[in-house]
Amino acid sequence: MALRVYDTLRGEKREFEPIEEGKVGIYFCGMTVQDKPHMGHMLAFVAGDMIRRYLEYKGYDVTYIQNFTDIDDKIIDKAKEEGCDYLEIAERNIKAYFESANALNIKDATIFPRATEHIQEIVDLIRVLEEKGYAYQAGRDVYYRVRAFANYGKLSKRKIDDLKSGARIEVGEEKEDPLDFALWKGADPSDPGWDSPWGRGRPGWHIECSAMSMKYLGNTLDFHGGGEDLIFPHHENELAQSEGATGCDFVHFWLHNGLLNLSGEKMSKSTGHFFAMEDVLREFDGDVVRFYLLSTHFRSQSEFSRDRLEEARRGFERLQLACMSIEENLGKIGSASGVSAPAGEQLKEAAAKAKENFIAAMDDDFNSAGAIGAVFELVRAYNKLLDENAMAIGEDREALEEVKGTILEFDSVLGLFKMGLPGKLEAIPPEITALVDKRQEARKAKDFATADALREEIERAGYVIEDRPDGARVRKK
RNA sequence: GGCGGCAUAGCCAAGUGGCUAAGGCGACGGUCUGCAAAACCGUUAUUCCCCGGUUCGAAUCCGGGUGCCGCCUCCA
Repeated sequence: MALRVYDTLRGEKREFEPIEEGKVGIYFCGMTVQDKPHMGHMLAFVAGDMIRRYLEYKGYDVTYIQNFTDIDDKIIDKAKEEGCDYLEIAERNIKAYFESANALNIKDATIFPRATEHIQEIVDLIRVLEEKGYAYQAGRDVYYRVRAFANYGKLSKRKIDDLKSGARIEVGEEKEDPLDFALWKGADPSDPGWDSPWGRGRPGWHIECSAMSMKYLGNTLDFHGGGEDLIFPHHENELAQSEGATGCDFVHFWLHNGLLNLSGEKMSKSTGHFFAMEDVLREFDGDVVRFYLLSTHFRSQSEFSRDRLEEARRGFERLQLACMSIEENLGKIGSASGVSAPAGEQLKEAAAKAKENFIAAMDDDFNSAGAIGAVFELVRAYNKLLDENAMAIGEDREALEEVKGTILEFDSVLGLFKMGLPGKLEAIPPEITALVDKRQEARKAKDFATADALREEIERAGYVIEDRPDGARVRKK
């Protein structure tokens, strides 16, 4: 089966062909670290991570680049407000990014380049643009001459003349044309800056991504991703810079994730909405959040709310319980090899079918939502066969290993189980175990009133009891 | 105003020309259980916003309408 991917530039899906056999280069726009990450940021990075993992699953050697833009107006303003160095602001937010990324089981990029560590590459790129007539110095700044680039607007499907109304010239700017954007901004002596052929200054937004992506991935990238909101102006400008400088196609496939809305309202920190990643992670486990984010196609816009996460938590629990059941059965078999029964064969068939559906979904523009559907189909098949043939399934090592292996394979792409397949029950505190034991005694004595009262107490403490033929089992709710 | 997207069950959400319209959450009925929980079975879209058209055949393609949303130089 061939992987088909939608490309924002061409506006259609087409078969993916790597530029270089067996290898894939992805540049995913990271954060401008002026603030801590929120759910919207993490949706983008989880999507990028899932895409990267699937390409690796397909056997490609993937180079995944995700930048940090660690210098911009807002960062400088914040530093002034707090009376600290701009890098302190950047470092703090980069740290917060990694905390969230870690909770969401996002694999580290191959390289995390930072704008301020690539000033030389940025300057070199601007000089090339200058030589080719795409850039000009005006006062202390250097601008990109938008009208010089014939294809300007091709990514965002904008006509250059329609843009005029939105364009503006800030006080102190000496642009030739309001559409032109800054490649280099002259800096006051008190602001952070670097020496350059145009005087002391700092890079404009956009240029760092062109410089860093091409440094690490070459003139043409297989994939370039980011939020839909970056299409214009950020990616349009990157494209103009890169293609202007090299004359090559910049990107084969532009990937843009849909934006996450907050119950119809604009996200906002000031209104205290539940949106900052650290707030979300205080209430929900990272794996649940990841499951939620992957259960909608990454290109869809969607409304985010606490209810959606609650729903995801229950759905994810179904998956976890099935995994635990598989592990439990495998554990019981021990080293003895089980006998394969017809039910076991059916289970193996279900695993194969689920794998087929999983790959078909992922091959269709990285449809993780469809792929998760395939995972649940396997869960149901397993539960059903186990329900009907507990003995046969519970002792069929080969079939169980097959299901487990299939789920682990799925998870190499979905990344839901950071610690491996959920198997062991969480440690139960002794005070809870004591209550469970008391309840068992009451049940033995047929004192169900006491037993039920104890169960309620245990549930209030956040634990669920499942009475099984071989005894009571407790798990954390 | 310009550009783009979406409209599938109570809710979330796959499916973009042809098997019974995935899957999850919820609800109801049943099996199991002392009762629960978990799990399983059944019911919950004879139909995919509306109206036309193309086609042997459309949720899927085309035209029109309605509604919602996003972007338009802070933005993942």
